[in-house]
Amino acid sequence: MSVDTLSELRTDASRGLSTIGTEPSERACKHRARLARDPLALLNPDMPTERARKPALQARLQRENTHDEIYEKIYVAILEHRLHPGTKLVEERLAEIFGVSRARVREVLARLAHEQVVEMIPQRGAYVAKPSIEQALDVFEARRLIEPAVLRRLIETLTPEKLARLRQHQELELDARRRDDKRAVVRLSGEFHSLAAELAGNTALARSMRELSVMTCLMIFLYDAPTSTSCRADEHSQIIDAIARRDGSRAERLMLEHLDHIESGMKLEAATEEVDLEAIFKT
Amino acid sequence: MSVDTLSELRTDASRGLSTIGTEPSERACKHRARLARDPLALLNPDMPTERARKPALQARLQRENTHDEIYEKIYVAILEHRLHPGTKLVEERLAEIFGVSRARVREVLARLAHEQVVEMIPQRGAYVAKPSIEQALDVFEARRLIEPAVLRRLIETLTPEKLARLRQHQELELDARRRDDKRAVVRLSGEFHSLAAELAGNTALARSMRELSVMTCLMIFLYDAPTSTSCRADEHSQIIDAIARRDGSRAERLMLEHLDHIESGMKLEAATEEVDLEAIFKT
DNA sequence: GTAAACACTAGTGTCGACAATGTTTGTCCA
DNA sequence: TGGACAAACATTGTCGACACTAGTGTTTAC
Repeated sequence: MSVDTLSELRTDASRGLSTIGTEPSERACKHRARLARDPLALLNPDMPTERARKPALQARLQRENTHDEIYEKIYVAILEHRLHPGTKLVEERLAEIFGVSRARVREVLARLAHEQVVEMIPQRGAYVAKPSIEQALDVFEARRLIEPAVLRRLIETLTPEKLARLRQHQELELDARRRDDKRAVVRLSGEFHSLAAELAGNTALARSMRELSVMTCLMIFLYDAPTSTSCRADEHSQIIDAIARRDGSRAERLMLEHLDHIESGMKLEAATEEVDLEAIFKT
Repeated sequence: MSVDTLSELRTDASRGLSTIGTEPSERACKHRARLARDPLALLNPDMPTERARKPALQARLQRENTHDEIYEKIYVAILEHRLHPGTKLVEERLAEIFGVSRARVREVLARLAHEQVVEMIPQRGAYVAKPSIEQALDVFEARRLIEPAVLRRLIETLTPEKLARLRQHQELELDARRRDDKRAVVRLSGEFHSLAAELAGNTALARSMRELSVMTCLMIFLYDAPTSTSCRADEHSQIIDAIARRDGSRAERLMLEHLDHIESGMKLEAATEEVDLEAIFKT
C-alpha cells in the first residue's frame, strides 16, 4: 500500500493549491518565479542511486523540488485522499521519490507536523494525522464562526475579478464531478473554502481557513459515512450565486447549512476511535 | 546587537508559554516527560567546540534542547521583544548557542517561518518577521471576530479550575507590572489571550489565537506609539471579572474595546513602512 | 511447548563536510 | 576621487555517514 500511494505523489500532484496562504514575500516570490522558468526543469533524470555527485549543475536541477514544492505535493496528496490518515511517511522513501536527501524531507515534515497535518512520534516517524473526534467538533465550531465572516467580507469587497475566480473554481469542480474524479472533487471542495477566504482579502483569516480545510478533508476521510460525498456541488454553486447577488445574509445562511450538512454527514459518535483490534475480536 | 540579543536566548527563556497549542499526542507527551526528569540535565557542559564526539551519552545530554524547546525559546524571545523584528537569525550562531548542529536549527526555523513568525529569504537567511500594516489590520479584524466567540465559549464551559488559572495568570501579569519587567509584561499580555482560547477548550481556535497573538506582539513592537504600553492591566482584569460573573455580553464588549485600544494605540498610517534611512536624513 | 534472551533490520536522529551563493572589503584604473 | 572589478569572507543549501532505537524474528533454556 504505502509504496503505491507514495509513488503517486510524484505523478499528478504538481498543480496544487494556487498560492493560498503561502504569503510570498516579494523576494521569495521572485525566487520562485526564477525557478518556474528554469529551462532545465524538463530533463529530470530520476535516478536516485546515481544522483550522488552533483557538479554544480545538478544543484539547480534538483531545485525543481524545492521545500515548498515537496510540501505542497504531500499536502495535495493528503488533500486528495491519495495518502490516507495514519499512513506512515518514511523519510527515506520520500527522499528517494523527490530525488533529494532526507534533510530536506525532514524540514518539510516538520512544517506539516507543526500544522497538525502529520503527526510525528519521536523515534517512530511521521504519520498522516488522524484528527480525533474532539478535534473534528472543534474544527466545525471554528468554521461556523469564521466562514460567515469571510463571506460577509468577501461580499463587501467583491469585484468582477473575484467573482470570475469563484466561477472558474466552480467550473473546475463541476468538471471534476462530471469526470467522476473523486480525488479532485474532494480537493476542490476543500479549496473552495480556502479560496473564498483568500479572496476575502484577510490573510490571517485565510491562513486559518486553509488549516481548517485540510483538517476537514482528513476528517471526512476518517468519519464520513460512505454515502454522502463530502460537499454537494449545488451547495457551493448556490453560495456563489448568493455572493454574486451580494446577498450576504443568504450566503451566510447557506454556508451554515452547508457546514451542518458536512458535519451531520459524518458519524462522530465517539466510536471507532481507537483499539479496533480488541473490539473486533471480542466476540 | 545581534550577538547580545541572541545570547540572551540561552538565559532566562526557559519557562515559556505553558503548552498552548502544542497539542501533545499521548506518546509524544510521554517522551517529553521522560526528558523532563532526565537527571543529566544539570551538568550542561556548554563547550560548543569540544562537543564534537558524542559517545552515546552526550546524545541524551543534548536532548535537553529538543526541537520543541529551541522552538519555544526563540518564540518566547520574540514574544518578549528580546529579538526585534528584522533581526537576522544566523543558523550557525543559533546552533552554537543551543549546542546543536545547524540541521536542527534549520527545522525549527522552517516551522517558525511556516507560522510567519520569521521570514526566510532564499540564500539570505532567516529574519524575525516584520508584519506589514495590511497584515496588522487583518490580524485585528480576525481577532475581533474570534475573541468574542472564545469568551462566549469560555463562559459556557467555565469551571473553578479554569477561573483559577485565569486568576493565576492575572497575578503573574500584575506582578510583572509591579516589578516593571516590560518583557514579561508584553509576553504575558499576549499569553492572556492565548490562555483564554486554550481554556475555552477549542483547540482549533486556540491555535489560531496563538498565531494571532504573536503577530500582535510583533506589530506592537513595530508600530506601537511609545506612550501606550500594549495592553493595560486593568482591562485584562476587568475581562476576567466579567468572565467570573459569567457576564458574557459584558466580557465581549470589554474585549472588543480592549482590542480597539490596542489597535488605536498603534500608528498604522502606512508611513514608516520602509526606507527609514532616506526619510531620516532628508532634512 | 513456552517464554525469555538474543540478533537482525528498517528507520529515525544527529552531525560534519563541502559546494554555491551573497556580502563585504580592498584594489586598481579612468 | 570615485566607480567598477575582484578577491576574501560569511552564511546558506545540500548531502552522506553513522549512532541509536523500535519492532520483529529466531534461537535457546527450561
